[in-house]
Amino acid sequence: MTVLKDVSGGVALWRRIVDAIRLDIIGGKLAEGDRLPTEAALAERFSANRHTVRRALAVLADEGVVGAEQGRGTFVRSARRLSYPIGKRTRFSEGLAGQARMLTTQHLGDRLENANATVAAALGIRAGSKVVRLDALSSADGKPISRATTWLAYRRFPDVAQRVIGGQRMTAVFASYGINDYSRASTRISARHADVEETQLLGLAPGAILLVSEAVDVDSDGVPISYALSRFPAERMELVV
Amino acid sequence: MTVLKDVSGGVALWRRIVDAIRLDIIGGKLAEGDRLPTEAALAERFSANRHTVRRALAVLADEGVVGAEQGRGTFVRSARRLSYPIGKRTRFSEGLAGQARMLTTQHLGDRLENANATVAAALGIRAGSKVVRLDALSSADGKPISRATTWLAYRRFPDVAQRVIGGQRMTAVFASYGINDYSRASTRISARHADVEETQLLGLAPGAILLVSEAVDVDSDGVPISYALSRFPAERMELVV
DNA sequence: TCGCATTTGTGCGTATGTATT
DNA sequence: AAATACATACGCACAAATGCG
Repeated sequence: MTVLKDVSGGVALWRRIVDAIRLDIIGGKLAEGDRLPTEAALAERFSANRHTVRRALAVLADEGVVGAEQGRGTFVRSARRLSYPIGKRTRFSEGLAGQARMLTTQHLGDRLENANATVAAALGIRAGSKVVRLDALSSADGKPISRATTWLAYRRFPDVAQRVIGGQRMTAVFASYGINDYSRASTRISARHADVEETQLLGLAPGAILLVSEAVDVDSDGVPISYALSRFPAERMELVV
Repeated sequence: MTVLKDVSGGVALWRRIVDAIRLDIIGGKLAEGDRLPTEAALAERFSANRHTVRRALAVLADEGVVGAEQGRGTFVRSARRLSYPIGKRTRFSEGLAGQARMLTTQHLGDRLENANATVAAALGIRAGSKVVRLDALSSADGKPISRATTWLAYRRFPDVAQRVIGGQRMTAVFASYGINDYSRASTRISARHADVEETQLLGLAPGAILLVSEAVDVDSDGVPISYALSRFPAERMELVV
């Protein structure tokens, strides 16, 4: 069992306890329905006061991860994380089908931009070229699971925004441009803390961790067609290669 | 440019500023050698006091990411992150070769365990079966980049610990058991905060983020041979599929 | 060499948040 | 519930180093 020492490094003890308990849950040490150790025991384990443990449990209870019952104890409510598959032929909605009852993608906005160095390199175009930027938020059963920004070359996909707003999936949008097949050329995965905007949009607690994936899709000739920067809440999603 | 609001969610403002600036650097907004905005400008941008910004910069300076020069400004010292490739034929040392001058792997310990549910499922054996557990720490140019725990079935690899201590790479160890080829069956990627032990071993600041990879390697017959749980500091590594 | 603006370095007082007892 | 200790964050002021005309 993990024990936290009194190394305060800018992260409050109650938050480190939140993270530690969440880790026990998603790591399988505590299964759905299990009873957590008593507050006194947790206080002992984390060398913290019971007040501090209670504050941590309150946060988890607020998220619906655990629930306290007077006189009985605190129980694990939901331990599930969604698995997002990554591979040559990754399709967002297909990959998650079966893991959630309802999958929705909300269009947040679109605009014309000049490609910065990163986007230009990914799409194989000149820096400063016109690109269409699409912003979207995806949810599974009402819970946000991904905040994605996608860039496409304006030259090849001038009115992609209209077609996306029409409610079509990217697969269908690409098909409408005559691209009947495409595949994943590369995926870079990193992790960082969520910023304020992401925290709000994804419905996370401040300090939450995001899995960040930068993906380049190419058409059947190997020409890059899109560069997508997706941010997944690490507490709700994992990526499977 | 990102702006942080005064939402203290258990994570100190100076630490959120550390993350934000580090993100600007590894995200390419600030290149090696660039001068950062003045402390006053950063304070304005983050709606923070200059002292608070200075504390954040002190952390980054301590890590060698930036360096301050009195009267001149604060400059980006090193912006490099290592890329760890993941694929069918992933080999740890090969993948990182060329990105660092010196790669070392230190054996931290080994012991006989009874497989828990996760390990047993990954290796395709019965829960409770004997497994050998190996713990290792890898560094690139003196900086720790990975903390890995590997489990192997005792039945098939009874004295694997001795062979590993002998300083051999896993590829060579497998070869000594007659396995001349193996490949990656699956990789699960998640992210979380480092615990205290990981923080110390990897030389991180408290609250640092880890990329966690769970990988199963199989022999040429598709039989699982090892289950590895690797933890990479997100600030120094990214994974590339 | 001088003066001056800019930028980092340092000190101190105060208010609030965190954690324990 | 209250008292205590410590970390966090702010505000103001001034010192020290740099670069420029």
